[in-house]
Amino acid sequence: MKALNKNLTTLEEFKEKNYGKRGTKKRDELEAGYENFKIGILLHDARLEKGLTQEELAFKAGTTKSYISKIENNIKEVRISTLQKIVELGLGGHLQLSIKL
Amino acid sequence: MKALNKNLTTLEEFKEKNYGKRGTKKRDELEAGYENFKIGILLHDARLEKGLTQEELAFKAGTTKSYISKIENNIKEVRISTLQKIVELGLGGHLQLSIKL
DNA sequence: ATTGTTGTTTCACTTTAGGGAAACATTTAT
DNA sequence: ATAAATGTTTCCCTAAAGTGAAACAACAAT
Repeated sequence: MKALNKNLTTLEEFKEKNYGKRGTKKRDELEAGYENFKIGILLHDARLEKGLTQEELAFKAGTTKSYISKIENNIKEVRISTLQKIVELGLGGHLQLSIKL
Repeated sequence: MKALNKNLTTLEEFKEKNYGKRGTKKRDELEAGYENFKIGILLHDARLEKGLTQEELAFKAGTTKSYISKIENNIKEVRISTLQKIVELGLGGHLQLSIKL
């Protein structure tokens, strides 16, 4: 019982359809391309710092918890604009990037 | 006449097939997703700072000048690992990214 | 004014991110 | 113990990145 940690009225509705029926097996394959930055950990830490669950973050960023999970576990490569969207909309923060020569 | 600015023996060979025959018209369409970071400018400036042409950068990074051009002009969204690869292999630098909460 | 250099755009094809729904696994309350 | 809550993994589809070759534009050099 009890709602989620925070103030989630709309989330409830959002959630009540996230359990159903099907599937299991191997693993996507993955690789996470090149030198696989630790983007997953970066996002994971930031999320915890804000005290959010994957589902809450997904809701705010307009995506799903399964997708967030994939990013945090480096199963999916992520586009810069996508990560930026998640950080801004979902965490209320902003992504900083620079090239060091 | 004259070679490129720098020391490009192999590049010459690489280049000598970059002009041929065909095509023209509109523009990809673009949009560059969300809040379109100024990744293009970031890369553009870094490239000039290293005194490289798009072709030289492309060669080092293992891609083509047309692709570099698209990134610099924000015509294509770029994946984090891709930008990272270009920065590291092509510019000998490294991409830094962080989340500010 | 012709050629070489650099950069932009188009066409076109392949791979993968983006995205969701559901099943499953695990941890946490009660 | 068992039922929520939270996270992971699978399946699967579509849109867009990734990629190259070629044509084109613009400027610089001779």
